[in-house]
Amino acid sequence: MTVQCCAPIVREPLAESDAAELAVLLKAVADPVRLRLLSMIGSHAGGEACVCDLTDAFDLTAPTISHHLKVLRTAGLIDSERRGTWVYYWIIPSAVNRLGALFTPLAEPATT
Amino acid sequence: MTVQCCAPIVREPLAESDAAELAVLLKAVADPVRLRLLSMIGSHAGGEACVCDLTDAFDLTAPTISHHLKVLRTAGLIDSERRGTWVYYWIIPSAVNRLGALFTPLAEPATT
DNA sequence: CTATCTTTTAGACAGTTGTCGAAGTAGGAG
DNA sequence: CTCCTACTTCGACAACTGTCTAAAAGATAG
Repeated sequence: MTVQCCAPIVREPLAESDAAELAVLLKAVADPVRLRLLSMIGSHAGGEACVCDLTDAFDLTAPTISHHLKVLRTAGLIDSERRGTWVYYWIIPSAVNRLGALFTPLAEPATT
Repeated sequence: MTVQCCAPIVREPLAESDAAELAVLLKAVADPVRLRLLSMIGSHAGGEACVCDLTDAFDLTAPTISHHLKVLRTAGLIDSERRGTWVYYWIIPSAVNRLGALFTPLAEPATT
């Protein structure tokens, strides 16, 4: 498991390099459209969604959606594959888990 | 507990309004300097840190650090108080937990 | 009151980002 | 081969962001 790159954010000071790496991931999700895209892809039946399923939910042009998907893909949060006419996208769970690990552990130390 | 504002990101499609609200929070942490600041504050002994403790760790001017702290504070992730000469900052755990709740639940459904 | 130290505000500027329209690429249908 | 549909790339532009310097504001010491 390489999910945990670094200690939870409030456990110990984040190293400069880890912070830089995580910021890339966070910048990718720090946008309402991309958050919704990620959510729509991740929650879609079968674990993957076609671009055609995604575009209609927004008042944005296809190029803009494509741009946002590229940002998410470049960050390593999703991956895609063309199958015939359509392009399908799915989530890369380890990347999402890494973000979760950063922010959740607040609850744990409180019990001690 | 108002920690959980919305279902985990891959559970169901995020509502437009929730996405907008969460993006504000995420934009605030999507910066290497702010990530490190948040981490330094959260992991500091006593649960709070003086600005003077934070500034020296960066190759940045005091106004720049102040700006980043303001961004975090405006987003509701930290709060501050002046005590005599110094200003102290601390983390608002519910805000951080909210981010954790968004991304972690990937692990849970797997056990069922 | 003046001097000094800590932190914030204000203004400026380069660099990045979200969006669009237009054009390009890739499959499938006739 | 030609057309149509699905998606991506390109180039442009307004808006936002991170950083700085200069100056202000708050608190304490002399």
